[in-house]
Amino acid sequence: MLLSYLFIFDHVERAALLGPVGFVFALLYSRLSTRGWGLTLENSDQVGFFGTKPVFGFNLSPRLDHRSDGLIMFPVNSSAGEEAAAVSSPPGGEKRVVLGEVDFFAEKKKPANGVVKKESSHAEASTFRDVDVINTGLQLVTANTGSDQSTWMMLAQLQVQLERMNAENQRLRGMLTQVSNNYSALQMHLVTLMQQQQNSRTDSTQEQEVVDRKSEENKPAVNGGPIVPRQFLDLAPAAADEHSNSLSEERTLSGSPHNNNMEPSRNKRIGREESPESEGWAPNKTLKLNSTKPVDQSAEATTRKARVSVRARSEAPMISDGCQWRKYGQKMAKGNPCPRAYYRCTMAVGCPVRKQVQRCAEDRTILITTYEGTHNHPLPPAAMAMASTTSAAANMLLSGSMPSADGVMNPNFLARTILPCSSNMATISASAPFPTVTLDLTQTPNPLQFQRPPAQFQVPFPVPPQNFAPVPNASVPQVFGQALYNQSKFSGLQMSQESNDSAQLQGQQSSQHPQLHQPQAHPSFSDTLSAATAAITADPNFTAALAAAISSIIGGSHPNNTNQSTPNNHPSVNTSNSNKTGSSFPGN
DNA sequence: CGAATTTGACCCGCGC
DNA sequence: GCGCGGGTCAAATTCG
Repeated sequence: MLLSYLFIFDHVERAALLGPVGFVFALLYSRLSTRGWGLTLENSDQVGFFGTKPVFGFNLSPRLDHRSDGLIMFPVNSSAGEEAAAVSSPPGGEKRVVLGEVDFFAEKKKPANGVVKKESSHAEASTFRDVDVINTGLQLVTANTGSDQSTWMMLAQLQVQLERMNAENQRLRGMLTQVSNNYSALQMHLVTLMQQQQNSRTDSTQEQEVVDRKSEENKPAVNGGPIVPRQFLDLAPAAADEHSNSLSEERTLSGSPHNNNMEPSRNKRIGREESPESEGWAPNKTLKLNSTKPVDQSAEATTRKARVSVRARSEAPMISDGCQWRKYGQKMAKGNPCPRAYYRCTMAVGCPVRKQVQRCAEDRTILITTYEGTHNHPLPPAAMAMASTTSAAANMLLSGSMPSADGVMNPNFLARTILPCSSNMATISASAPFPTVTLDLTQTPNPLQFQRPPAQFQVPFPVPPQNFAPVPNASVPQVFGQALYNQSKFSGLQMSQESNDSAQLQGQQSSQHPQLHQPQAHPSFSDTLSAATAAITADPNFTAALAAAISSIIGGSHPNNTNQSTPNNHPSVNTSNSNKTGSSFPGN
């Protein structure tokens, strides 16, 4: 018991040095103090770091603190946020969590430096608590050395909590290990691909000006594409699918004279003249049509035509992923009353990337977006995350199939790689015409998985945006790994990088989530965070909340980012799809 | 008026 | 060979 106390006290003392976890401990004391040391079961759950709610705050980001004693210090803050909010705002409001999270780190770290400063109107109470936290902890050690029965009960409960925390720490450590392993695997894979690319470059440098299509097809499918476009693919260097998938397409992009090489395939389209658009990419059939090559190669080309499908709940006609798309077709797919819309990336002439958008027949709130190809142009930060994620997913699908003798990769491996903590959210469709990775944002993750997405929203907070953005100085592996890790990171990226649009964002958020509107010290992040976190806390189905957050963030911060085909870029919480997309909107 | 969308036609692969 | 379904094209239409 005494050891436990010392342990706790140690944490309280180290709170200032060890960061959020320490503050959580301190907060535990704060709660104990304010509630007269009575610990009910409910309180325990709230105080506990890893209950269903508090785990929102847990962060698996690189901000993990590795302690010398082996414990992993997660920057937990949600319970703390709850606590802080409970103090400063009336109970029952959903916003309490949001503000709590915001204010907690902003304020709790200050006492760590010995300075307690408050800037809000309700600062006084919180300030008092900040001080009280420490004092309470001190009193705990000194005043409870007696044999008071209630104290012993409390001690027992505390110990139970500590044990629970330890167990959770172990679990989280395991998760971290898994993430690290996945990251290492990805890094190795990236290195391998880069080496292959380099080799192919050296092989084909001489011939790059004149691309012989046949020789191209005879090369391994992972051979390198044009160098220049590849440079723009920074986040998708390992997108092996595009090496094969849009190989010819990319090559045409690097030089129009190459177009002739793929025309034979197009010539099969009798009576069709080459359109300007066709310069950028050839139909899917191109690879198959040139199948004078051996069967195995043809099969390989087909096999390598990976797609990444993203399922997300959204009432918006199309998920805003930061790219510009032009609709070029719409078809009624069999078995689905909702039409399937075909889009082509228009951010650069000849970008081979296409996507299909279709509503799920079973659940029309689910929007299925299938991506194919790799962008051959620089991507805005908003598009970077999604592009990298899909590319990485496709790459993992393809690379995962490579070492396998039977050509069948382990779905679990992929799932765990893409979503290290949620193996049930990434699936592979083996029956599809093309290998397809499905990133399912519609499934309700298990309680543990609940931890991650909100952590995404917290990431940008304590970290200056310029540091958070993975672009500037981040190495490719880092970005790559992070893209995989952050399956839905685009929302977080948005928050960190689109702060310039905070005003507009704030307006939108407040109008969409009026209940969230509170005075905040950090409008841009806070609003975004508020919307996201409140959505999460308000909606038991996290994925719906995630979709709302994504729509809110991306759509709101990209007024000019047009998915012109879908003018309704409003957040998904906006239930009005009454614009003209009603007729074209897949599913309407 | 230019750009984006719509929509019917066309092409292709595949199964029967 | 024929029909079906998926995918794409491009003229017509709509929109800003």
